This record gives sequence, structure tokens and C-alpha cells, in this order.
Amino acid sequence: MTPTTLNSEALAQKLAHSGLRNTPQRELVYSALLTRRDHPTADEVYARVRTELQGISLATVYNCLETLVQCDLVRAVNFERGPTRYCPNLAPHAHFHDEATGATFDIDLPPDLLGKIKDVLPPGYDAEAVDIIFRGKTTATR
Amino acid sequence: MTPTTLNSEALAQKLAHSGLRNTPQRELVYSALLTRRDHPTADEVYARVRTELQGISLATVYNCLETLVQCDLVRAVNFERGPTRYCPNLAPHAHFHDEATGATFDIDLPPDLLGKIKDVLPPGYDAEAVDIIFRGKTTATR
DNA sequence: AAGGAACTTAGAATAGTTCTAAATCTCACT
DNA sequence: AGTGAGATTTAGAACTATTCTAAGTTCCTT
Repeated sequence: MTPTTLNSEALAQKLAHSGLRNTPQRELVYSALLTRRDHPTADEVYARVRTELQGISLATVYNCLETLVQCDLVRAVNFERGPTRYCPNLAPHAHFHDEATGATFDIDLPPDLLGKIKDVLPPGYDAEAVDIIFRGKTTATR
Repeated sequence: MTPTTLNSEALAQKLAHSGLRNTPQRELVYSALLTRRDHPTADEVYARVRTELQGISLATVYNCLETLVQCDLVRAVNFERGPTRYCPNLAPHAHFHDEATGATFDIDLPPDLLGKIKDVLPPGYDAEAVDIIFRGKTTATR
């Protein structure tokens, strides 16, 4: 089973679980996110998938991205003013935003860190998710 | 010296430091943020200041907010799709976003935590700032 | 093969923000 | 007090990102 098949099946399964159909458009949008794990905007995804399915519309790209988010296959991230970006990495991780280039990198987190961070919440605050965004520069040694 | 005077002077001083003038519009926008420490959008600030200076324009509110951000008196925050929100709390803190109500609360951080979190960055990543956003629900005991 | 729901599409509509160009204000210098 | 330069404000146009709408298409189910 190739990774592509795996992803395609994971997609079909998650969609079915929500009573939704698999479609060429949804597969294509999902694979556009998986094959380059940067954090593209809807417009960027549109540009990529159009090379493979020339008639796809931007509205469909938005629809598919929203569907993928609903199915918990993709996360929508907003860390600055401007278009929403999409991230197919579902493992807990932080984002590093390089302010010089605008590029975004995933940062793995030690398994205990999120729990420790949640400990700072006063009683009465119940966090389901924690987003961590670093902003700064990456140096040449990266 | 009242707190208002203090803030007004802090504003005048920071503006002067950047070669900018103090104006009634800038004072009013700043005080609209300080007197209610929620996290208003530009539109909400506009609604508040209009009651005191009826002729102020929305463009001016945007201009003033941007100026305050440039002078390091206010932080612009974006943690979801939608309008930018503005926060006059300059101390290091996290945000808790109540997904049921949309309300945002400041969460104080222990002084060592940000340093610890930065330790997870691999070599070559140099973070100037770290944003932490909790998402979840607040319970009645808050 | 007919009906119906899910899906896609193009284009219109909307929301939030920035831009533009003209009017106004303020200050330093006479 | 008067003037000119530059900073600031303003209304409205323009722009960007996204959502909505209504029509057309696909694909199951009977």
C-alpha cells in the first residue's frame, strides 16, 4: 500500500464516516496539501490543483478545504491578518513563522509540554486546544 | 496623577519618540482600548469613539490603531478568521478564546514559562515572540 | 430510468481593510 | 500674526479573502 493509497483511503473513510462522498476534487485538494507540507492559502491550493483538473473552481477549493477541516484531516490556521492557511499535520505541533520570508515551519513538541502549559490556566478555564506560534527569524544553519 | 493622565502621557511620550504627534483621535482610540480591556475589533472601537467624537472616520480608527501598534502600545491579535482584534495589555500573556461566546480573556504566564517553551525550538530558529492561544470553554465558576 | 440528495460551478455579494486625493491642522520660523 | 512644510484626518473608492446563490451535474437507490 503506497502512502498515496493510504491517504486516499483515510480520506474516503473519514468522509464516509460523516456521510459524505469522495470526489476527485476532494482527493486532489487533499493531496495538494500532503505532497507539499507547506501551509498554503486557498488561492495557492487552487493554483496547484488547477494544473491537474483544469475546470475546478475556486469555490470548490474553499468547499473542499472546509470539508477536510470538518473531517479532522486538516487544520485551518490563522496567525496573522490575511488569508487562512491549511495544515495537514494532525500531530500536536507548534508553528514557527519566519517574519522575514513569511514561511511557516512545523515544530514538534515534547509530549508533556502541552499538559504543562495548560496548567497555567486558572480554575474554570477548560482548554480543548492550545496553539503555539513562534515569530522570528531562521538562521542559515537551519 | 490619575491613571488617565498617566496613560495619556505614556501615549504622548511614545508618539514623540517616533516623531509623531499626539492628536485627540489617537488619545480617544487608545483610551477606548484601556477603559474596557476586552479585545475589540476596529469596528467596535469605531462605535465607541464615535460617541465622543462624532465626526471621526473609520479610516482614522484604522490609522490610529496601526500607529499604536507601531509605537508598541497595543498588540494586534488574529487567532481566527475574521477581523483583527486589539489588546492594550503589553505584559507577556496568553489568550483564552471561549468558543461558545467568542469572548477572549488574558491569561497571565509564570515568568519562566516562555523561556521553557522556547527551548523546544531546534537550532537555527530564533523566536522573538511566542503567542499562546487556548481554545475551549469557560465554566460558571470563572 | 426516475427521483433525490450530494456536489460542483460561475458569478454576485459581503466583510474587513487599505488606498487615494483633497482638506485640515500644527509647528517652526519669520 | 503670517507662511510654508509636513503630519493628520477624512470620505469614498478600491481591493482581498471569503461566502452565498442558483443552476447544472453526478451518483446512488429504487
